[in-house]
Amino acid sequence: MSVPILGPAMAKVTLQSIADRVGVSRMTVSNAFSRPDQLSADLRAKILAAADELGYVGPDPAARALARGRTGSVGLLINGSLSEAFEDAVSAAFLASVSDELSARGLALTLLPASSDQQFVPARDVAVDGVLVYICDPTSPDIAWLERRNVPLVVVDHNVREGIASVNVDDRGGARLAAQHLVDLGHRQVGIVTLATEQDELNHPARERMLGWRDALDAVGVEPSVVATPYHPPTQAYDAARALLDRPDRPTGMVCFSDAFALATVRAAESLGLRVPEDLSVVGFDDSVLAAASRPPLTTVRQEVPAKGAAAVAAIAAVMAGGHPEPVVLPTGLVVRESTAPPGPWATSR
Amino acid sequence: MSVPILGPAMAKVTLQSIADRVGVSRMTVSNAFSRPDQLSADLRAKILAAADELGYVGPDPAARALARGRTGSVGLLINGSLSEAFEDAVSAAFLASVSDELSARGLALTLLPASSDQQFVPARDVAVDGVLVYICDPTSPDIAWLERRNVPLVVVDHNVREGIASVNVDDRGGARLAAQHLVDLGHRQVGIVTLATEQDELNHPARERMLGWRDALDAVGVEPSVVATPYHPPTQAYDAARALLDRPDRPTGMVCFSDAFALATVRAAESLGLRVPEDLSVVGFDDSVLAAASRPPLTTVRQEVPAKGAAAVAAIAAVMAGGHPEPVVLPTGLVVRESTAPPGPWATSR
DNA sequence: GGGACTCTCTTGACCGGTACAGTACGCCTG
DNA sequence: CAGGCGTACTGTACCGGTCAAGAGAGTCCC
Repeated sequence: MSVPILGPAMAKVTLQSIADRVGVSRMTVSNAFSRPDQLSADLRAKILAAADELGYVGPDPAARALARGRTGSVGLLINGSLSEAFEDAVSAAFLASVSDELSARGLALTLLPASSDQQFVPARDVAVDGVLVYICDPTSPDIAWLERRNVPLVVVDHNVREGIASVNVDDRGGARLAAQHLVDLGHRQVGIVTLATEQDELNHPARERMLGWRDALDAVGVEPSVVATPYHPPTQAYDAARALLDRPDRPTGMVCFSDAFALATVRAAESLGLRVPEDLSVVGFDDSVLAAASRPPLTTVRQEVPAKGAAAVAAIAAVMAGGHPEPVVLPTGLVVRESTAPPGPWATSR
Repeated sequence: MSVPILGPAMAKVTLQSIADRVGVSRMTVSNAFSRPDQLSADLRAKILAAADELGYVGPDPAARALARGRTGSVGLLINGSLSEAFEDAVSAAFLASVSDELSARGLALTLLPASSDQQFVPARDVAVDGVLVYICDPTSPDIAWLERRNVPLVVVDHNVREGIASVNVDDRGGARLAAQHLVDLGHRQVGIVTLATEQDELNHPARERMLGWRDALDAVGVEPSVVATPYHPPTQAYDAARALLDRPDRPTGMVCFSDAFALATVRAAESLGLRVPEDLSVVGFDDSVLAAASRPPLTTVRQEVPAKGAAAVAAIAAVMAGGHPEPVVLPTGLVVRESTAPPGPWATSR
């Protein structure tokens, strides 16, 4: 590549300038870049040489996006602070998987923050070919914008409505496994540390997991003690778990919304002099990197986050291609490690 | 908002259709959406109502991008797998900070993966208003594309060349503090666990930190034992550190490229029956979340990652506005925790 | 009462490409 | 040698907006 003379007032180089220079039509120059099979190799070489000489880099992406009707980028809508999404191990892994899968398909990833003011609404104002909706309150105005825009949409970890493609994990089944595991071990006093959101019914995973836990507990007539805390700050889960454990009728087993919550619960137990799993069994959710690395290693519910990313990308690609993919529900499974055991002999039985 | 009748073959709604409907010029409709001060409130209301009725969502982002010459999105170029960027605590925190800062300025963030094939080169083919270059080999072809495109550019954690805006951390100064800390404690046998890249001289932080460590060690005539391992897989750092420590003349103090490497070093020491800090002092880098939470809490070099993100966004905004911001170098500082102590009495002195 | 000003809205050009339907020409075929 | 076909390139319309300058009607002020 030659280095073009970049004068400060240099006229912009477009297809037309190159066409003029070479003496062909603008369309032929366009083809030289975008559809090489449409012209002879000789002429193409000549055109590319002239383009290089003039300092032309390639078709302008914005113009191409308008003309072609697609941008080459897929949006990811995230409600709330983006930084939370990056800092949480599970969502970070999901983002990682999505970005890798997209780039394998020649697509970039545009992060669409929730709209803050009325002026600029990313979900309405940023050009993308499709959008993955992740960690979102389904009543979010941004989703409404996307729908009105008629943008291909895939919802992850939620079911906004029949007719919108979705990718989910079998939260309920996984939670059921977690609670059943405690039941099978003999626990009859069970605590739950779950996620609190502004409006609980809006959080799909939280609701589903609660249903799953209760599925197993109801079957044996166990009424759990439940605490719910927000994701941030992390100390809240610790405090909530501690309050639950600092009672004479404390649970002998706990199921938790996430591995992070489970770890907070383990710490809370330790602070009360309780040993895990001898005095308290704890089950997490997600099987994130935390779970295997913690001490003790956590029994947890595994979800395949990279598979979720791949499924989400496959689904959005299908919708962008005009299809209507069936809802995807990925399996979950119990991973038994060392944070669970039968209840100690001292446990009061009902 | 009314629900428009979405026939399958519905003609696309544009400014023109609304203009026809209301009986005004297309430009007036454009102004109704983009420059409300340019028309009377009455007419504007009438136009918006008609638009709503027709199911018009707002100006098409791609067309607007072409006409206005800006897209409302800033790119982030990352060499290598995007998933690494998400999974590493420090870079994830940086991304989080960048995305938050951008969204506060009404900008979306587009992740530009390194080009894999010749067909699609994100750095050349995705429309963005500016690009932050992060974790990149400066010889990357993608950077060359960006430069040829004449896109506003800010390089983070590197210095590509005079004339390109950059945001850096005082890696050398921080590393000097780390090594000086060990020297001050009395250590004279020092090991270094640093990052190995394909071509070492291309990794700016690794090179700068090495210079910093040597600054302090050279001053007292200490020749360190150095091992270098790639970032992935994590076990490599562990193995390398273990090899260094499993020798009679093992170091009494170690400085490490990152907190993750420092933790691997601590684990390696433990596996050899060495206590930290009694038998081995370890200093990390970054002061990531790992550092304070680990056992023992790590002495490390603090860098303000959120400030780095904010500085990067401020810089790219300045460049996009036509400015030429001065290179930014953010300070680093030593954080002394519990992984360092004077060398044990048995330590062989040279 | 007339010139300057303001407020509204319109006009025409332009942003930089791509799609699609031609056209021109050489070559094969029967 | 007419007819058919593939290759190589061109012409025109269009993608859906925004910008900058202009035009017409009130309003203000001396």
